Amino acid sequence: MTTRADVAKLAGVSESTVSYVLSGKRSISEKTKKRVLEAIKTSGYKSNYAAAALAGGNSKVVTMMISNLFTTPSSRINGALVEGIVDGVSAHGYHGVIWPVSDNDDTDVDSLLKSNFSGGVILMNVKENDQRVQLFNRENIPFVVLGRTQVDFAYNYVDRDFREVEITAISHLVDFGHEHIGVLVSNFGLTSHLKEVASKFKTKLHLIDVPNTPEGGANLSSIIRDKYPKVTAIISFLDAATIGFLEKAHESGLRIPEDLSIIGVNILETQATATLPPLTTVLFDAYEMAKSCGELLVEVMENSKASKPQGRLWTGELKIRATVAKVRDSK
Amino acid sequence: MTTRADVAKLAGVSESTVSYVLSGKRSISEKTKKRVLEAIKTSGYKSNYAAAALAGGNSKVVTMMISNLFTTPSSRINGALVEGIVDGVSAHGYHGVIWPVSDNDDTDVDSLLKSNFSGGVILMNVKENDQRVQLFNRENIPFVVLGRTQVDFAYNYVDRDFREVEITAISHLVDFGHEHIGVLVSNFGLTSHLKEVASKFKTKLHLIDVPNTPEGGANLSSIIRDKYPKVTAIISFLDAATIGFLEKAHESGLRIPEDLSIIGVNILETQATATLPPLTTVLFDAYEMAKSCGELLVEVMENSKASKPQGRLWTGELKIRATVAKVRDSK
DNA sequence: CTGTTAGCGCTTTCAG
DNA sequence: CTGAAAGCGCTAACAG
Repeated sequence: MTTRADVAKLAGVSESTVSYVLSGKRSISEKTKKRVLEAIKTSGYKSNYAAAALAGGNSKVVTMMISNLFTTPSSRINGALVEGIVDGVSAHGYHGVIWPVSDNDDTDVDSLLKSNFSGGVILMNVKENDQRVQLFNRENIPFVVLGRTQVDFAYNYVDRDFREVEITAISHLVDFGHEHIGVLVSNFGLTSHLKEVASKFKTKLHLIDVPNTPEGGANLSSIIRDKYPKVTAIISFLDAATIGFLEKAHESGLRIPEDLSIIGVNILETQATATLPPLTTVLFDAYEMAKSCGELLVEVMENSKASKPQGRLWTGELKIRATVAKVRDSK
Repeated sequence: MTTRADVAKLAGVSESTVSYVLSGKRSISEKTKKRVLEAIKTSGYKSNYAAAALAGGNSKVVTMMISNLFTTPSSRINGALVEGIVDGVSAHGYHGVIWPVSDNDDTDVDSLLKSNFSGGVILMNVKENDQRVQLFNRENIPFVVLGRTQVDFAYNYVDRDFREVEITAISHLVDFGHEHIGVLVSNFGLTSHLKEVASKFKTKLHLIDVPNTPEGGANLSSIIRDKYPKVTAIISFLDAATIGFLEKAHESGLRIPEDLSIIGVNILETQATATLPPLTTVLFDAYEMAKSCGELLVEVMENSKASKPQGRLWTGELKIRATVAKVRDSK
């Protein structure tokens, strides 16, 4: 194994110079830098992660804990989130890895804690009263939650600003005369503000609970017909179900958006433009949001002392694709 | 931060004794062991992963690289595999993490290599001519491939013994008089031996290519009716598609197994017993297979020298659930 | 702009 | 059965 010392000898500089070339933490003349870089290449030197972590007193590894990674049909959104986090932290020299957790067992979390392996954690898909939140907090491990469970979440988090997002979507629908709007969700944890928003716009909101799967969406039009006949527009928080719904819509003779308008508020743009018709959305840039989440975690890790918990909320602008239709006069 | 030294002082022993209590690498009197363990608990000591890795000269982290983790509908099988690997390696004191790879970018693989972070790698969902295989081999990084791409794979691997599995399935079907058997696959990389098996049993095999999704399976019965009218039995390598198929089967008036017999050969038992009717399978214990894969990697890591590449093949016995029907006499 | 050096916390050999 | 001590390869403070 080649070490920093070998490289130093080869380049004819001191060991610390090699380190500083690699870290960029002090200025180096172009000449020596070039020589060092060359020596690194010819020697095939690879830095030793463990030594760096030990000497630096910090673990530059960020672990992502994703609940239900394999038990729910994985949405593309998870992919965008992971990619964003990885990019967000690796820009600061950190590595992002996924720490596998089985759903019915806490030993995974334990072993993470006990190993002192990870310098920080990002919790994804947290449920209400998720024990891990308390645990990491108590153990004083830097962590950020991506997607909070309560509006007044008291720890570091990054999430969409659901309230703003809904106002954007609803105000657009209200402008077009919709009075009964269905809201597609798969759990009701974060819907506390909906009433307030609804009354502000003098609209009736109907919470519709379907699983976020293509099949869940495929059943939707009959559910609406049977149970929510007054609904003329949908705001959807579900990506897979929305796509499944749109695919089946014309089969069941439902025209989008003439018969039913739909706005996706939690769907990637690549997904929204791939549907037929393309979906009107409130922009959801999961990648950027996750990247910011990664950066927040790095900040937290680097000022591990003090600094109050902060929340970062992400909204997005309206992207009109299929025109949202006015409610028919016949109504 | 409490260190081993603190614990040693508290317990009134030397630092090395603490280490040996933890590692179990030499015998310790019950008395001191108890005292040390107690001191560990009261001091809240947590071992420092980086220091251990540096001093020990090895990284006890195993990274799993799973292609398309988020772009294919995640099958439960991946979950079982990951769980198996984690358990397999953690029994030997290793940590298993998932290293996220974006499908269109090699920088992830690079950064893994350059960081010297991982002591060993498990490659999953490898494609034919996967570049990573060559790369890890050249860089001399211990790795095992879970699911090979060729029958004569020249590196360490763990996989199902497809040939044996198929013989089990086919011989059962042949016993019941089936002469045209459809084989459900989503890629044709490993089908080279099928011809041989088919001729051995004087059976005609029809490769049927459907995506491994519930929707893919839902379309299957019409595909068979239209394109493969002679087929009276199916051997399926696809889990999600098979489940989708069975769900739709009776809707389309197809009786299982009377009209079409089906044997799942790549489906978890929990999935197979949840279908209606329960699926006849050739047992596929993904968890145990993956566990063995993790153990193989640990072996490779610990004798990093020499030792020729080895392959471990897993077969399974027939589990008859729905009786496989005899071909109708009318044929 | 560059070199020297003291550790980081642990593993493991050597010596009892 | 237990202790002492030499590093593992790197970071970062200190000294030019």
